[in-house]
Amino acid sequence: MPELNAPQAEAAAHTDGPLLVFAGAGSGKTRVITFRIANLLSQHRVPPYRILAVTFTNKAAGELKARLEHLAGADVTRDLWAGTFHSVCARLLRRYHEEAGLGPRFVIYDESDQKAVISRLLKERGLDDRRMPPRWVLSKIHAQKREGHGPDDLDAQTGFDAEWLDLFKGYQKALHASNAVDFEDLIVLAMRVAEDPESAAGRDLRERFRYVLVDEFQDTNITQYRLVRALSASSRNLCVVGDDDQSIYRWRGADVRIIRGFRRDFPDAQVVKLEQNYRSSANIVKAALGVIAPALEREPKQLWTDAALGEPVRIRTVPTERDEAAFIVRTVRAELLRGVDPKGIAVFYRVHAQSRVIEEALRAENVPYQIIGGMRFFERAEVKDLVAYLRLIDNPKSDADLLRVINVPARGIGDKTVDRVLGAAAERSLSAFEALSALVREGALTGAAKTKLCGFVELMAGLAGAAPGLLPSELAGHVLEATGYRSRLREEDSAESDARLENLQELIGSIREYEEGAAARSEPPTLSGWLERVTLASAVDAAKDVPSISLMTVHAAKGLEFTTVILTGLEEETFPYRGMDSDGIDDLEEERRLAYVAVTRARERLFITHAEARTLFGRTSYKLASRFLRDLPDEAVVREGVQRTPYLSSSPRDLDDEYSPPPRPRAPAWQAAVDQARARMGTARPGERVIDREAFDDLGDADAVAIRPGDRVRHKQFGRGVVERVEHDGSVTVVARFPGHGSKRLRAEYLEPA
DNA sequence: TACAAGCGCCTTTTT
DNA sequence: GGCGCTTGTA
Repeated sequence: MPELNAPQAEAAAHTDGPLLVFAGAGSGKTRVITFRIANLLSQHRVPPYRILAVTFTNKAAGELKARLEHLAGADVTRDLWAGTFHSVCARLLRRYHEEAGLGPRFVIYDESDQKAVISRLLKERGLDDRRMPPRWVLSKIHAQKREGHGPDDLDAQTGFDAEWLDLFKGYQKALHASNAVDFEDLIVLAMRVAEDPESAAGRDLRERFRYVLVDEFQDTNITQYRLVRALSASSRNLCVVGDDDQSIYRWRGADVRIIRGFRRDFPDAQVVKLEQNYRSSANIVKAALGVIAPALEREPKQLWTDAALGEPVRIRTVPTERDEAAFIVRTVRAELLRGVDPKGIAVFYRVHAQSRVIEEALRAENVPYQIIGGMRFFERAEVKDLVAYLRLIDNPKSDADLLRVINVPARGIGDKTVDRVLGAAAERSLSAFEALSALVREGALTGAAKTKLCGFVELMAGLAGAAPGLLPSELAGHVLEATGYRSRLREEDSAESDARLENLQELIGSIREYEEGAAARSEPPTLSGWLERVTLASAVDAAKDVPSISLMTVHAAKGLEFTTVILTGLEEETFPYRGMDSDGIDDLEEERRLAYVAVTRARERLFITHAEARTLFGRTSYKLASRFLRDLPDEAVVREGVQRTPYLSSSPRDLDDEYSPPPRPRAPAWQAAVDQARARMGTARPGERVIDREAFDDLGDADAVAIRPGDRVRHKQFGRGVVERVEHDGSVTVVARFPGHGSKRLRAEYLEPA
């Protein structure tokens, strides 16, 4: 490992009292943290279990440990506390669950579980979920919880909607009854225990760590800050590292003012600034400085480099997002050709929705890629079903999980029966499963409902009985057998059911991976342990170590670096993004910092694209260049123009269309294109795809020749497929096979040629 | 009960 | 443009 420079060494070696490190982008922050911990361990003989390092992703924690292993040895780093706020809190709460009012095997509800809880509450109260959208209710709840407020604190205050407040109360009650917590609870509950002046647990927590380090401190929220202050209360050895220019999580409660105000809270804090960038070429650093310079409020600091100029930043203007995708493919190809490791190449976008077109282009050209984030795997129905069974075995009180699986696979327990169970649960203040068991025990049921529910209770009892003797992965397999889930899918025997079985197999594989990892750490593998890891995994944590380029949002790119970065969609409204309610200056400031983060990820080459027209969320609009492009200094960039007239690309035929329009005249033609596009959109009925439908109808009129076995088609839901059979009986019915969905009988008008 | 179609919804960023 | 819920049908 290379030597540290003077400020880095100072930050690493400083041991006693509060320490604030302003770490500019690419200034070797990770090295500083690593050295600091190594120093504490070896020079100051601090036991590893008395050091807490809060990182931004679990992957970062893993890498930190891996590096320390080289410096200090494996047995030392094993006991180090390193992880994200959420995973550290989960771990602490497993120990102090009683003080936090939780059972030992509490589960963590993710966003969809939370939404299900709210939806149920709305239904119970007879509230309209359009007037009270669960998303909105939840975001308000979370905002309050991040400030450290519970529903009871808000009671006295006016200004809170009574219905919402009642939902907040109901939500907390429901989570508690389910022995479940959400992401905010993890922080807040740990914070409350740690701040409690009376309890032994509180004292214990405040004494537990002699050194606390927090990375990416600019993205800390109030409760997280209170937590680390409490945890370092007795030692006062709190070291925070961050960069206010890279604060990009305001929307999730992070408050830049915390890092900016740290010196006020800790007047004796030592402050170190790391300002030399070791990561990027001088041109990239210049570009980054150009982007961040107009920011209104900054901690004074000057990022500099003595690296060579390197290649200029290339700004490419393209007509549409498809041309952008084509440019990305060409650029990636060229980079690979010049020998860049695919792992060193990344494509960034502001919102996930931009990835689809890029993916299609890469796939068509056989360029291997992986998408970071999106988390699609764990959102699949069959995966969620199995996870729900496992969570229910682990924690039978979890109503959200019970409701998910009580009739999956279908076992004749209908909505009415479920409502009765829920009613009984509400009446007796029990969880749904407890109420269900009670009803069965008391013989309060009759007829079909009785046998079905008894069967379900017995099934779950059997699974719970088997659980202790099995590894989590074995239990998962057993669940699939005992519930009939697997045999049901086998019987179905379609391409779709095969795909589901494969997904379930992959899930079991992921549990095995966890078990192996646990064995390597000589920990016992537990169901709770795996479930927790799955729920708290970050987008980056899920990245595979494979030779492929990476696609991700700029948020996901935080803390990473790449040889070559292609930053896309630099248009007003796209980046800076403008949502429905964002118009405040604070939002714009955060977008600017986000752009700064994006630019500073690149080591050697940075390409920036800007499309003149973009179709996003099914809507085409014409775009002005992003204001951030204007802020890039001319001497560090080259701007490359557009060759083609923008056109409205709404037909798949455009993909292989060799159409090349005449060179672009100036304003009038541009205006004509805009008008034409608007007129076209204006006359189309909602959801109607003018060009495709006409093309297909024409074929339909020609009848028999229109569509034949072997033709490639596209269906709204099933995607691309191949026609197997065509039936003409008044209307045209097509049997087509869709990879992942099997053979489907569909009416021809719902297919498009592909 | 299962499947297909229709409809309305949303569309930032994430632990 | 896609998803999930609801509706309609066999």
